[in-house]
Amino acid sequence: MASTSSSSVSEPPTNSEPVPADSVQEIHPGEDEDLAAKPEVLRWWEAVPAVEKVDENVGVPKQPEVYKWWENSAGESTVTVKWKTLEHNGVLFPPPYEPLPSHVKMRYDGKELDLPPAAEEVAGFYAALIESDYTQDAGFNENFFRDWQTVLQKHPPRDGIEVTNLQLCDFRPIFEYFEAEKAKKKAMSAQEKKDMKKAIADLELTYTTCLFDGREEKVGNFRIEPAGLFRGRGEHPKRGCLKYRVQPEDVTINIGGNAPIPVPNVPGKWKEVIHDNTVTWLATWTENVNGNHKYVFLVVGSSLKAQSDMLKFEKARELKASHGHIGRIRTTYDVDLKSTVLADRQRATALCFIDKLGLRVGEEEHDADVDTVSCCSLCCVHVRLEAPNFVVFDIIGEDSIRYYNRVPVEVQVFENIRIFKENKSDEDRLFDYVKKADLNEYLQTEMKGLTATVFRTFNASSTLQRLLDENDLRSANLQEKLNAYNKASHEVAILCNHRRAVPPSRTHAQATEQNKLRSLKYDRMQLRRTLFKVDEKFRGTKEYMDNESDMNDEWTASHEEAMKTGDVENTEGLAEDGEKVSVLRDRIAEIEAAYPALEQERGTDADFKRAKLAEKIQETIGELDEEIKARKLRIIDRKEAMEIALSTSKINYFDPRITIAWCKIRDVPVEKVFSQSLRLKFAWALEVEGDWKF
DNA sequence: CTCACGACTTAGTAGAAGCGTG
DNA sequence: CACGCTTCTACTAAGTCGTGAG
Repeated sequence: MASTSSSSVSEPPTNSEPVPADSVQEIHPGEDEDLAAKPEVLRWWEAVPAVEKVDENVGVPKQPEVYKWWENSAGESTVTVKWKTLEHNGVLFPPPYEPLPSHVKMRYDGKELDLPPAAEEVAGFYAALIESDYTQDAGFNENFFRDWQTVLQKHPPRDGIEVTNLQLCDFRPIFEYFEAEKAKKKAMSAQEKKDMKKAIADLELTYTTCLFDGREEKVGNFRIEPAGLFRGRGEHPKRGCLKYRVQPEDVTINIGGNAPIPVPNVPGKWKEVIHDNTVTWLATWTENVNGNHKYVFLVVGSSLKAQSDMLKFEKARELKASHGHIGRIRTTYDVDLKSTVLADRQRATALCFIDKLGLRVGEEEHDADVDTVSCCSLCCVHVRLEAPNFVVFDIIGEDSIRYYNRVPVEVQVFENIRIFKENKSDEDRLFDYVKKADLNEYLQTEMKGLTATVFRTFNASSTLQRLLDENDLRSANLQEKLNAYNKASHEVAILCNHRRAVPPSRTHAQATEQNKLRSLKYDRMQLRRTLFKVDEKFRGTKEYMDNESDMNDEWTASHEEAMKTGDVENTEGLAEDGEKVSVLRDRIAEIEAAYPALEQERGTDADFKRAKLAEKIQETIGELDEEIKARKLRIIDRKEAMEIALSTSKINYFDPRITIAWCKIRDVPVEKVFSQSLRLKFAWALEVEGDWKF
């Protein structure tokens, strides 16, 4: 499957290939020293056998000898101990609200509104967003306004105005004040900025690290989340609700029994101080909007997190290792697809989706929140069948990201879906006999520690390995190598459905492309018209009927205006349009110039010339068509590429050793592929042999 | 034996930082 | 040296999964 034997791996290419001058290849000499100069990186993995060996006889993995203190001799049901000693300085609360200067007042129904600080603060949260998409959303607005009104009730405007209608609120004065403040900050000198940063760093210094079993470790999110408006994704029913300011009274501190208890940086007392060494968090509080728990943990690069990260990949590798777990599991579910027990058949089908399509397991129900779905929560509407063997998924998945996939499936899977959908309505569960817990319980029996998510890790990592192996890149330059890596990442990201919103700056570039395309279409239209004038007979022919669909009068008019003023290049970004197009444009100009002379001419000679011209026009239209088609495809391609988020799989699903080994074999500096923070996170993997395989 | 809850991982986004360029 | 674009990091929302209470 994914792995090829190491003997088939190409020799590392010699590094003598010609490299274009612009593709920077040298590693910055300071770079390595930089890493080495950071003694903070605890090399916990060195004390440890890197790979967890599996006992062949029992099939039970031995615990790796990392920090044996959390190994507990007392057997399986005992909770694990995560630390012996823990010292830290608690969390950092944001500074109290600072009222706006007295000249900054929002308006209500045209009149200035004199708000007490508490109400003004909430108005400010909204004001900051008035030019964003959030405030275009009725649900967001409704929730905000209701919560704000509650605050206003307690802290009414000092001038007695009653705020009853969001439409009458004008937050712009506050917004503009914020903008001005931002501009002021931006205009500060480099030194001032530096000083300010230093001051913040000093203030935060005591919070950034803790003593975890006596080792210094970095604390992750020690800053308490500031109050604000809840930015739930998609159609989250609570979007726009007011998230309260967190007080010491809300926060529970978890710390070693002998450690000094930190003092909050704002007035107040901790809700509680506990000494629970079975958990890894340093502090927790409950957020008011959804009642979710928030935790303060160590940073991702901490040894604690890194170890569990490594264990995750070891688990995924175990799935495919010599015992052939994955082969056996797949064979079993293939058989179970035909099981006479409906529950088994459903489970096998669900498992097939999780394995082959990378679906998440999908919780059954989370308190009527958003209706995002995944495998176990699939309803009949979400899955359509298309004969002969296609299944079409169209669902709103995690983070309200749409998952649309039309895939061919085995006959048995197709048949099963048909059966499961029988006599059910759209909103009924497709897998009504499968619960997430059952599925994971079943997986446990197949392999200890196996859960649905392991399939995602396993499939992402093994696919990456396979794709990278496909191309030895012997004669490629650095950029080509990086492109190959990104292409492989891209494919995995699609498998995992990792998507992102396209930032506005990019949509602008898209618009430029779109304009170039339209201007080509305009040329085509003009050519067609000339062709009809040269010879009426073409008017009726099918291939010249097309009216270049997306060209409306408005655009045509503005385009023609731009051409008159000679401003096409500037307004439509046509300047750097490539040689091919300029050759075509020259031809078009020739044609348009040739026609008027012919217009009044009659006789056989003229007919001949007309026929010749018509031929030339047809030819040119043909070439234009090709160019238009190519550009259309490129636009679609680029758009799709922009929507795919490559980082998520790199951070969470790719065993870093795959990438690092690839870098070594292909002679690519690791820092071209892993950013500083990823190199920190994956420090444990940076020393693998060149031919390491997932 | 459920199921709600607690803890921890996975996820997209906003904004800061970096960077080539006119 | 401001500008526009890309990349990186911080932030926090939204999942998963095991467990412990009832």
